[in-house]
Amino acid sequence: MARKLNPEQHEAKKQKILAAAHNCFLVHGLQGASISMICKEASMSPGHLYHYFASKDAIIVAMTDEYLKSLHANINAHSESDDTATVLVSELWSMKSWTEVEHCRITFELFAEAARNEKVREIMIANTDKVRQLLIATLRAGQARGDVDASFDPEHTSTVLISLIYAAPMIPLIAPHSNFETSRGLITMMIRKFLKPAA
Amino acid sequence: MARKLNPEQHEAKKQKILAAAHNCFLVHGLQGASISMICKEASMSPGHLYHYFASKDAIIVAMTDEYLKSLHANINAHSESDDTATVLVSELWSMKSWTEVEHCRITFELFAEAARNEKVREIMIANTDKVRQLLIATLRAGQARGDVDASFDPEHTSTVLISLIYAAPMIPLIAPHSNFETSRGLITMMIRKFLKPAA
Amino acid sequence: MARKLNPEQHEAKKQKILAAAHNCFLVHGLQGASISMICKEASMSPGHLYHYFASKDAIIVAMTDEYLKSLHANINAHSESDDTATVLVSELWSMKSWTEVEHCRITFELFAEAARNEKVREIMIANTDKVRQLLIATLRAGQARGDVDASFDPEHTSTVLISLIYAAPMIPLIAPHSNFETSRGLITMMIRKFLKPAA
Amino acid sequence: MARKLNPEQHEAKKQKILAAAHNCFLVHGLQGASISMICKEASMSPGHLYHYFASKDAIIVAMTDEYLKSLHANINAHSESDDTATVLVSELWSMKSWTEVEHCRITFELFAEAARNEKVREIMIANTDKVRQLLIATLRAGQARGDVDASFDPEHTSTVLISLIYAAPMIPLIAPHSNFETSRGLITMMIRKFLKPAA
DNA sequence: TATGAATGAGGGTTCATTCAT
DNA sequence: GATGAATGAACCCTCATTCAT
Repeated sequence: MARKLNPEQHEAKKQKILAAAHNCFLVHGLQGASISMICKEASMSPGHLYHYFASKDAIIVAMTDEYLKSLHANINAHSESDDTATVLVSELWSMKSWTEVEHCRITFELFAEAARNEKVREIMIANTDKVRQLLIATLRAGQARGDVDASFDPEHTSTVLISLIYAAPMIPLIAPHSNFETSRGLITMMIRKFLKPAA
Repeated sequence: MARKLNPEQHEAKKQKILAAAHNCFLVHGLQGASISMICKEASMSPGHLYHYFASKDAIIVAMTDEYLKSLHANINAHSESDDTATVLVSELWSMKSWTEVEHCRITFELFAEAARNEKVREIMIANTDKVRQLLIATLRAGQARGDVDASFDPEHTSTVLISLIYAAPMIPLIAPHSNFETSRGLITMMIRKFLKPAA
Repeated sequence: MARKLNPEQHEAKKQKILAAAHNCFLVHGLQGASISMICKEASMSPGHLYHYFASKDAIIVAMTDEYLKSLHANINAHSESDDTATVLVSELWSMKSWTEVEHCRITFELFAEAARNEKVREIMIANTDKVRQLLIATLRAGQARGDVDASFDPEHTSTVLISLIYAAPMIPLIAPHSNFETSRGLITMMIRKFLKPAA
Repeated sequence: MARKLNPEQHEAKKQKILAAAHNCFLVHGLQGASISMICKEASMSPGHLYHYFASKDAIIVAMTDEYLKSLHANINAHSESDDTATVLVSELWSMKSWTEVEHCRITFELFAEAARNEKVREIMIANTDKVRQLLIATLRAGQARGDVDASFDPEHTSTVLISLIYAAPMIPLIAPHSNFETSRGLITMMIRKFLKPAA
């Protein structure tokens, strides 16, 4: 009697829920957004939603993974031989204004949640790790080429650089009149000057 | 005889509540921490707590202001003639380990909240502004002395530098095995190399 | 297969809540009756009750409308050609004792609430208006027939007469030993003598 | 050590509280008005208020008595030889508009409360009784003079007439555009025609 | 007299989740 | 697969009242 379920359609529904969840979480916070909110946003009944995710926490976890994957897609598209700074700020250079940066504010929710939710933390670590491995490779290549200060430990350097990128969405919140392009230029220049070998 | 109002004791109670709130918010999040939780932490009944603060939101707002003031105390203790990098990382250098950085994670909650709560945003802006004004002054002094790249706009540069500092507590969350001192050293060096006039 | 929405069952639940609410409000007052009380009376959890009504206020408003409709059913069953006094006291003559009048005491709650709650006031006005229109018609017909004093303004007369009917449940409260039938007879006679054209 | 308390000042404070309570109850209802509200209105701390009244219920009871005494003062000022209708509507004729009737709306609260609070009911009965005794005397005198229908039982007639007066504040609530003077004239005429002996 | 600190039960309401259909 | 009825614990907040000063 049990009908064979269509895996593609199943996956599509899950994506719809995760997209709705991202929107709601962005506006109301991870704890402020309710399941019924997400249901409305996804045009779905709560009973049905629980068919796809076992709990709200499972939605948060899945959404975190999904979001970080998409966020890092720009970076991961690069190769090890590319310049570290270019790789790192590639996401930033794909945007045109602070408005486009706004959806990244969900990372504040995620860092706050990561501090107390082990699963979320693990997902952040795992996703960051992929980026870190790429950056470490570009740093090593840069050091080999003499473009990057040879005294830097690639492990630590890559981590600090990543935190710098995650910090960018803070700028319009602490200084609402900051110019987007100027700020982006400064961040990029900061990274470049930092990496350059001492004269 | 009517009992005299004791403003000191009143203020002490408010501080006690704010400290309890900070702890709870840090562990459970701004929305995850409940009033009854804060009451237990502050050894106080809910009715009494509302004698001091009109709402949970008022507690969040007051706690934000209080926390940022204390966080920036190290920075604001400096004078305009001090070196920008030294001023900026002074808070970081007053700590000894990632464990001591942990209470700063509340800033993730605050940035998330600032994105949707106007009062919190205004308080973050106002508190950051004080720091920014000092940094701008140190940058200008540095430029006058020739220590700081003259092409930098002090307004934007100070903002980007502050965001960099706020990002530090992310490091142990995305790379749990990072060494505290190494990371701190890298951040400090990054700022110094960035500010130095091009050769 | 998705379960069909059953509007009848939904409506039945709402009626059950309104009936429970009327009982509770009658005994404890509009503000004295709590949602949890009404839930117990209606054998329903609070979460579920809020599935049917958005707020306690919405329950009060719906209950007011429901109650006034049922209260005026007797009156509205009459036709324009009927005698005004007969129409007006028809509700009263359907009862047998002060005990049966007791459920009308909810009108005291409603008048008190109407004085400060615009929605309740509007509902009372709207429901009274239906009765008033009928009474106005019977008065005009009576004046045409010469049964009713031609000098009376039907608008004002009908309103004063309605207030008189609403006042009846006060009688056992201010004079607990009043005889029900005697009082009812006096009210009816008062109306008849009042309406009769001057000799 | 105990200072002799000044009974006049003590009574003045109680009156101040009762006046504040009347205002609050009128606006927010007996249960909707809080002690702290009344304290603010009376410029008094809760601890002090409880020095004068043992409980909120005691305030309600005392306020009921106070209010009804003042409300009936007009009526009780008359003598037994006065015309019943004139006595009854004397309060109404001391007012100029519906606005002045508004403070009488507290009677709706009181009737609602009387239905469930024995003390309040007793006070309403006792206060009404005084008025009733006077009306009964005027009715008997009228019957003796031949001005009043001899078939009426003065006990019941007086009670019904009093309920009619209490009903007047309902009029602007159920028909907001009613003219005050016209309504008052109709009420007065209704009573006169009712009492007059049949031709 | 007079204050305002302090309580804790209970107010209306929302929530994540389960279940019958 | 899909619905919305149903739960009850927990949410923020207010209340009448008491107590130390």
